[in-house]
Amino acid sequence: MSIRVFDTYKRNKVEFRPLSPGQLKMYNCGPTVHDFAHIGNLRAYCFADTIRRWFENRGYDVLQVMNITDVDDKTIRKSREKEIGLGDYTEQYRKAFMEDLASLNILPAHVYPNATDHVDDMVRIIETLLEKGHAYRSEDGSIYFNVKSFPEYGNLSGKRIEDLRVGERVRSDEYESKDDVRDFALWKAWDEDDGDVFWETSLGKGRPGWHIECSAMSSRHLGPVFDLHTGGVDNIFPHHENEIAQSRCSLDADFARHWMHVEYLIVEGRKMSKSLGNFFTLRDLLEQGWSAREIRYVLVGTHYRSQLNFTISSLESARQSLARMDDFKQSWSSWPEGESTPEALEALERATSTFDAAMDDDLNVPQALAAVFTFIRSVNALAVEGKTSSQFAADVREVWTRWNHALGLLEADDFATGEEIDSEWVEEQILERQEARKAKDWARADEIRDELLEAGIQLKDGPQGTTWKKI
RNA sequence: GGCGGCGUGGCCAAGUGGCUAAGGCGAAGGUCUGCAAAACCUUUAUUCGCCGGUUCGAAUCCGGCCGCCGCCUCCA
Repeated sequence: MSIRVFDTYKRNKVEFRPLSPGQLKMYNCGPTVHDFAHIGNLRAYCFADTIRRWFENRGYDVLQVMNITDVDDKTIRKSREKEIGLGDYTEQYRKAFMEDLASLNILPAHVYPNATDHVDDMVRIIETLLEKGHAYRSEDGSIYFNVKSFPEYGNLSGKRIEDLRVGERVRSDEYESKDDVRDFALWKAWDEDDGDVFWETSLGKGRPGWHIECSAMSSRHLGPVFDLHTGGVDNIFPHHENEIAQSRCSLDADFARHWMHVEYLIVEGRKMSKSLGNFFTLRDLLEQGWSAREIRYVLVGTHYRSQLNFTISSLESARQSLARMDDFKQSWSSWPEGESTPEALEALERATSTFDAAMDDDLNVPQALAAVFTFIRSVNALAVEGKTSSQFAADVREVWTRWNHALGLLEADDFATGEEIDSEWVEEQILERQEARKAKDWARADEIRDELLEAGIQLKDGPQGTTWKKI
């Protein structure tokens, strides 16, 4: 029973080996709170959540830290444009982010550290790097990391320093003060574009560079060595490469033992961008009438290392798939009193072992879902033959709960809906319709059926009577 | 220019050397029903972009070609 993961650093699936057996210390690259999260961002957080959930399922004691970047070029620029203080500006998006996570049934991380609360830690790391000769101060007072001082630079991303395309995307005049264009900023000296955003520190008046916060916050909350670091593939270079350089050089420690990265999300086959009009935040989709549960289904339904093509039809498909799960769950109560049959237990055994093997093998959620659906189909077939029972319903419920903890999808109740339905009224309507049907008053019976449908209630007439569900 | 990924049925999506190529959606047929709907069951890829090669055996490995995509300084 071991978990295998694809480790970006080793470029291979490896057996996950925690520092302390049974413990997962994980750092997830979180959001820069300059705007609402879009579904591409949210895929990354669903991914982190899936890791957390599966390790818990396997009995790990998980300590999860996800940073909040609340100071960087964008947050400063946008808050100044809006003439709002940086803290007030980022706070609204931090709050929105937390709401999004909750809607998507993402378990809260144990710590959400803010970059701005860790400037002292960053300063200490930078001081150490200066002392050790890995960093230098430029003419304007900014401090840069000297990439050439770290021979392993490029190992994570597979890039060699010499190959980097110098000056392609960056106007070199912005970097006149750097010794080498590939060096990256640890500390940015204050300039007037920063307005009132600065810290007076031993390094001078200024603010941290982008990468240093993660080095500071991970070691502060998880220690210099921890088990797993995650992020989007776009973080591999330069962000995580730079983090490794900073952390290893300053802490004299290995830093993260494993690295996992989630692939990009595209929309309707194209890169998501505002100009193409295919840019979605969670809020956009909720407004269009999709549920957070449906969105989560789509986000976790493609293996995390594959590009995910997010489409409206995939949401429709998710809606139907989830309904199938819910219908299955609802069927348990109709199974007759009795013991579990051997056939039923065998189906359950097969499903759990397939599910576990899939998740243990680099978190193969699509395969785990397939195991769930195969199970549903075979049990439905057994139910037709009368081979399901109340005892089996209890057996299934137990496994279902465990599966739900892993996937966060199986229970509709986990997703707050807000709307309550007056079930007493629905029952009354159903009774009245039964009377009408007995009297063969089909017009009245159909009228009631239509009214309920109008109210979002779908009736299901079966041999055992009429049941209903919300649609 | 450098590095990397992908191309599987109408759509989505697993599988990366060997039992019948998972699963979901859709579609078709059936059961049920006053009619429906819903639900459930059954069926739905001799084939994995194309062409060669390696192998007893390839969707899976190798080479070439075609198409799509990502990264190469602040984007998950």
